[in-house]
Amino acid sequence: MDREEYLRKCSNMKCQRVQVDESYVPALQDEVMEVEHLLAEPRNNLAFQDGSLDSHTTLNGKDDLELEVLDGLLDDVEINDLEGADGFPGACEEYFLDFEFADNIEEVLGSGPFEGSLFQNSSSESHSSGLSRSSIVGGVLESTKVPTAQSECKNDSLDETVTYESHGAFSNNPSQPSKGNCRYNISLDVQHLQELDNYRHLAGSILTCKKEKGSIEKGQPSALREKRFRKPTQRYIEEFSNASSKEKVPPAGTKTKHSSDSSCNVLHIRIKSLKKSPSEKSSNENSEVMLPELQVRKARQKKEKLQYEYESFPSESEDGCSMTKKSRRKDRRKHQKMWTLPEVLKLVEGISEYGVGRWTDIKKFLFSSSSYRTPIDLRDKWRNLLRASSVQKNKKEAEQNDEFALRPLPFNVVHRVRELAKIHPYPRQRGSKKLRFSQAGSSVVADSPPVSLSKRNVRRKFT
DNA sequence: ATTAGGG
DNA sequence: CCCTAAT
Repeated sequence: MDREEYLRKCSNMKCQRVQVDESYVPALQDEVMEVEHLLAEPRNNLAFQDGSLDSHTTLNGKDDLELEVLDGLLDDVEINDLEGADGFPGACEEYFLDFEFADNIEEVLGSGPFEGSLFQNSSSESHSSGLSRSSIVGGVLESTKVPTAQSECKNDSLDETVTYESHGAFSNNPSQPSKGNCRYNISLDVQHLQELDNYRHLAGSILTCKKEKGSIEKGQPSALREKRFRKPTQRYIEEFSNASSKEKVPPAGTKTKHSSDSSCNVLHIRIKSLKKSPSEKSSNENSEVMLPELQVRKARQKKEKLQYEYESFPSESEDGCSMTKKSRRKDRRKHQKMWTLPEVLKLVEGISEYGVGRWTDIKKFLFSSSSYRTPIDLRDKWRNLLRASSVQKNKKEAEQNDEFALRPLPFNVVHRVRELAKIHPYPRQRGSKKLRFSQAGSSVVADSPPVSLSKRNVRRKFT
């Protein structure tokens, strides 16, 4: 009975693996290309980066252009760092993943071969020996679906670049039923990229376990069914996926109930560093960049307008650099790019040309060069502009002064904005709705309540 | 996939 | 900037 089942499952496994291998090839090519690209000019890049970085740190706040260029470079590196790790001999230690938790697993698996524990990992898990092995097993199981063949440990040509050592964690795999220690030697060659990838997947799977027990506040999509009620939050996913690897983390073990141990934490950190360490400097860099801006932002949101003036001096440059788009999105939040005056001008112009609401078009035509600034950003900016302009109008009426010096927005710009605002009142001109409720009798002035009616119709196409 | 709207 | 709902 058991035997039959077991055999059947084994055969299934085989099938899966074959399939997997097939589908894996094309996926790999991508990576290969990346790696190749990186191998093509590894030192060069690094050297440059190092040098410029250092010099930059001394210069500190210098100017935006430089920052951005550097940023782009860094991003580039960040993207590839995992594959291109060969350039960092010193980082070897970081790449050493020791699965400290594995001891437990070894025990469990040791006593009962996978027919017991691997396939029915729900049985004795209630004991949760420090670490719920079920989660790990689940993870591994999952990863078999993915381009994975953990049995790769017979890997022969050993470049001693990196060695993964695992005690049993990897061994609970059909083709490698024997537990015990298994040493994986991985060179970061293209040839061996596959292995690396495997580990990344594994890492991912295991990582999920950490998260599940570790940070309850945020969830993991895969674990939704279990005890996740709140959605993971885009941001978290993004961040996490960045930290661990480019790929999405394969769905975690579905059986995972609850695990509480610290070894997973360790693993998490390690893996994180695996991703980050090569570009360590970049993080420094980033923090440097983002701090001031955030501070400013937090200090005074109204000051946002003021920023135009600051930025508009050195500005005009950020349009030109297209740099790395790949990972742009991820850290967009980090250093929020303040809108520069030229940008605003462009935006206004674009709006007047393509109309309000055609954010995608505007982005495509006028902001195609700036990788940040999503259409949504444009819209938001426009919204803000409208608000700003209207506020200014009020201000003018009321006091017409510079009191808080928050009028960095050139008049002509304001003018244009207002003009456009007449045609397309974007965010319901403050008032109408709210006024109805609050009946604000104070200073709030409904700029043009009637205009908002024609809102949707106006959207003119071309001028 | 894009947009509107709210936070 | 981020997220969600609606389209």
